Amino acid sequence: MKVTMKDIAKEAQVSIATVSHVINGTKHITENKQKKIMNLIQKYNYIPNSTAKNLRQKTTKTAAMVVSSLPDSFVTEMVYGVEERAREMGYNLLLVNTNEVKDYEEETISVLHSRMIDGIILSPASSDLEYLNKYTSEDFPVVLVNRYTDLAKNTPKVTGDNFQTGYDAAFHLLKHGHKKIGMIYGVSNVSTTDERIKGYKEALKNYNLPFNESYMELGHATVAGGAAAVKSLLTRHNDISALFVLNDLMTIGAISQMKEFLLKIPEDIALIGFGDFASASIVDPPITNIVQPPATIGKTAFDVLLSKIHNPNYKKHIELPPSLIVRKSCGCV
Amino acid sequence: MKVTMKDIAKEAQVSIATVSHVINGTKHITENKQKKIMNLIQKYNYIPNSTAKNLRQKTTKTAAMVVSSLPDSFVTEMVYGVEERAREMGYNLLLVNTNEVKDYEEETISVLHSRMIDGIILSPASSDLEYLNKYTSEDFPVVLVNRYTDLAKNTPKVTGDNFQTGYDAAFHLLKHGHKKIGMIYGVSNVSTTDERIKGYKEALKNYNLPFNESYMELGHATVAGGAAAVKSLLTRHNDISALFVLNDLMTIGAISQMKEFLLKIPEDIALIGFGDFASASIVDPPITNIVQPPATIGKTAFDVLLSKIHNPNYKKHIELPPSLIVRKSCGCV
DNA sequence: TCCTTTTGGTTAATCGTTTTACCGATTTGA
DNA sequence: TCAAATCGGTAAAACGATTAACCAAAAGGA
Repeated sequence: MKVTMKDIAKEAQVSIATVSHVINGTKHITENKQKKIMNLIQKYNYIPNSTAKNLRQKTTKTAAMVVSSLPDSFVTEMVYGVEERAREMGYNLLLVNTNEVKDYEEETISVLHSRMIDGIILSPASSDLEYLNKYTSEDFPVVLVNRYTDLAKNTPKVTGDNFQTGYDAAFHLLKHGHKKIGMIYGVSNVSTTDERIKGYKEALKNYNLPFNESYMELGHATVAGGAAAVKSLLTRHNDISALFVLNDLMTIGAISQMKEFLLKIPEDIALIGFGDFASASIVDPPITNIVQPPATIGKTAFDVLLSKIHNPNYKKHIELPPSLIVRKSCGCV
Repeated sequence: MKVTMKDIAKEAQVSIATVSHVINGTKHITENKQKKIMNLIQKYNYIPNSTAKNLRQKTTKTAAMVVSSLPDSFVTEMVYGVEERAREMGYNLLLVNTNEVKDYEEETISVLHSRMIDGIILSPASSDLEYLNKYTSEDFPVVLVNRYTDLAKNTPKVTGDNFQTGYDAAFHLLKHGHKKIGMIYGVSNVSTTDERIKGYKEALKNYNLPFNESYMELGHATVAGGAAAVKSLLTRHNDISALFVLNDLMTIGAISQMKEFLLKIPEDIALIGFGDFASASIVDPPITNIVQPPATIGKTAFDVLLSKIHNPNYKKHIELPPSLIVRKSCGCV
């Protein structure tokens, strides 16, 4: 039988209000009673029922992280960052994975809202986020990470700087003389991809090279998808000398497909991947990656959520800079 | 201003009990009023406040997963499995990472308990789990995954079959003529490691070979830790012909350290790793791994939690079999 | 017709806290 | 000395649902 505040109060011969006050320090209570109550709390290992507390206080000290693809290592690292900061700040974290299905995402937000969650960090499945306004307009805090859209008004965002990411990767390849640079990506019509393509275009422009749509290849964001994309892209353009792959799993697939084609990396085709996985350095060849800091994105996102909770008008877009980790696969070391 | 059941009731000119009944189908209500209420619910997009509901019903449809190391890919995959099944069953999932610190684990369980969580899936930091009995003895459902101990009575467990894992890996190497087999592990005094060592010993016994403690090496469960462990182990025993590494990050470190030593895998030293990561197949050389199915462990764990919730006496230890994925690093293909 | 069920619905207790308003007793101030 | 302020403490109203108990009216049975 769970012990409640009432039980403590009865045994200490005080009112439950008094017990509440000593627990929360909301009123001064004589040392005598205070001691007695404290002892009983110890004795019974009593902890106030937080559901009741939440109901009364209309706050749960709980946030949720809603992601569109949990197995993705980039996402995993973000979750890691969010959880860490949440814990530090005394929040609990609900995790839900929408598996890239938008309807489920929408439903999820709705049930989380009804749970009196304090706020949500959302890594959305699509760019189709008008539905969020219904919540944000009543000051329910939502912050977007990774992907975003301007359709969601009044929503802070924290992302990697994707324009810079695309620019830096392309620039690095261009600088080393490549002129035909293929690009493989796993999702279309999301800000991450779009911005990176913009950056890529901008780099081309600075080198006075034309942009050619057909050097872009969309595939599934999986190992097999990466392989298939390379196959399709290279049969269309056998003159490609460098490749930028926007997803780590696809990078792995790309490499194995190229091995199958007996193409040498970087001699025949230079490669830059995105993200990072522990083994990037011992793969053959070690992969040059442009990386965004997912854990930092996660932590920052939680901080931003807190800001948003305390100030409903808070609304910034924080973009964290990428960095290029040069290894063998791009052919310049 | 959030709309409540009271608001709906007032506008429909019925009592709140009636509204509750139509929502939950707990009593037959005339079609007329039913329609009216439904419409209002639609109109206001009303969802019952679950905190209030939880308080009354003493159940939250929420489970928690408490892990000791979130960045670990094995753990990540388990979380993935748990989340998926939880979602399918209409549960929300709280995630907390204890970073291998036991005191925090204990505190965490305590606060989760006070949140009226329906149950916990725990991947513990240590084997020191007596403290759990305080909860399980009052029928608070806890299931252990991955690591376990018999100290926690009345607690179901779901794990990989670690004895078999150790046995199979060792047996495979022995079968191919290896006699001096080193073993590198990242955590000591946990069931996973202990059982695997037992399996390894048993395999040795079946080959009439002696067990030598000094072929075991404990290191940090990181890439750098794997490298350091190899260094230490090989300077102690330069006659080792095969290595079994119990952790995927350490495997990566081991490989790069061996490369530095100019040792060829598998010619100079055969290698079997544990777990699996997407790139295991394109690493140079591709790694032979003995794998346990983390996502399946996660899903199973949630099913077991449900069983435990519905039947407080439920108490099984489910062990899922490992499988050996043979690639180049063990020298037999 | 009269008694018993059934039906549709409401009242009010309950879940376990927090918090406002209040109260008598003591202390302070002038 | 008397009014005002402070102090330690409590009663009771929330918070927003669920649900047991109850009730009048309608329906059913003999």
